[in-house]
Amino acid sequence: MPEGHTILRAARLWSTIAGTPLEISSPQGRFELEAKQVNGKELLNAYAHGKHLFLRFPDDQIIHIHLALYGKHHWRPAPIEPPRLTVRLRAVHPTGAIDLIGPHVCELITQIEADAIIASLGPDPLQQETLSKEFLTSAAKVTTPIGRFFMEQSKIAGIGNVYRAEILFVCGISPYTPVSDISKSQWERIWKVARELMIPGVDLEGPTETILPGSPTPVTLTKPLKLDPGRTFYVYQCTGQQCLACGNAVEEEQFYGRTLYLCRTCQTR
DNA sequence: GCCTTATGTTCAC
DNA sequence: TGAACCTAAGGCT
Repeated sequence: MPEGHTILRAARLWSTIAGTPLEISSPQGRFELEAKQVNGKELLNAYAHGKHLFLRFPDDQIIHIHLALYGKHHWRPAPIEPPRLTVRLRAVHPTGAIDLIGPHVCELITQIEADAIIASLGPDPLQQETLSKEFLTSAAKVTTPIGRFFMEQSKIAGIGNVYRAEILFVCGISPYTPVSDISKSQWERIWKVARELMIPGVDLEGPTETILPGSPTPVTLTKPLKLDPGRTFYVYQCTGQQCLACGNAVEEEQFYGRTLYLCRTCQTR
């Protein structure tokens, strides 16, 4: 589940139990030391940047969480049941508990360290309305394919394999296009589309979807979209299905170790 | 029930 | 480039 939208949703979940002392433990044991350090303290605030989540406690203690591929949060309303074996961190509040499952990172850090992590990340489309001049200037010198660039968190923070596929499709851009070939107006469109696709994702309750009421229209679309009711993505995991803009088959391929989904007709350089 | 797969990242070779 | 990390769901038997 976890691209930037999922992490921002998690930050909002944690925010709902801020301001009250929390009973924090590590039932599975892996993060026992970290849990002990903040047990009984109140969460001051929770915030995200890209796929990184930060929980701020008093005394310059910040829990830094990265979910990677398997990590999840679960809200367990009161009365809470005993945690499952895989719960690595549980925070109990009078109204319920947050269970953290299988995160790649759950570590105690300082504010300075948290700031350094954020400084190492690129802009987050969920939190920044427009790209800076500095970003565009430096992007103009990068020859990396855009499909690769999108996955580098130090370049853009929060986009993963789902949103990469969907954004590039909606913008009609081939993943192989060198970043330096992307014009300023194309970047503006990319950023706008990224926000239009990702912001609604923050509030989804079920699995990620990108085809929602108000979703952006693919640039290559010539006729109205004919929507198959079960279709929740434009191209992500739609291999063999019809491209919603041109009708040709969506394809998949391996690209730097990840599966890329695209319509070769609509996504040109 | 067993096997594969996944919206991610780091590290070893 | 591939393995390891580590979890749950879905597809297959």
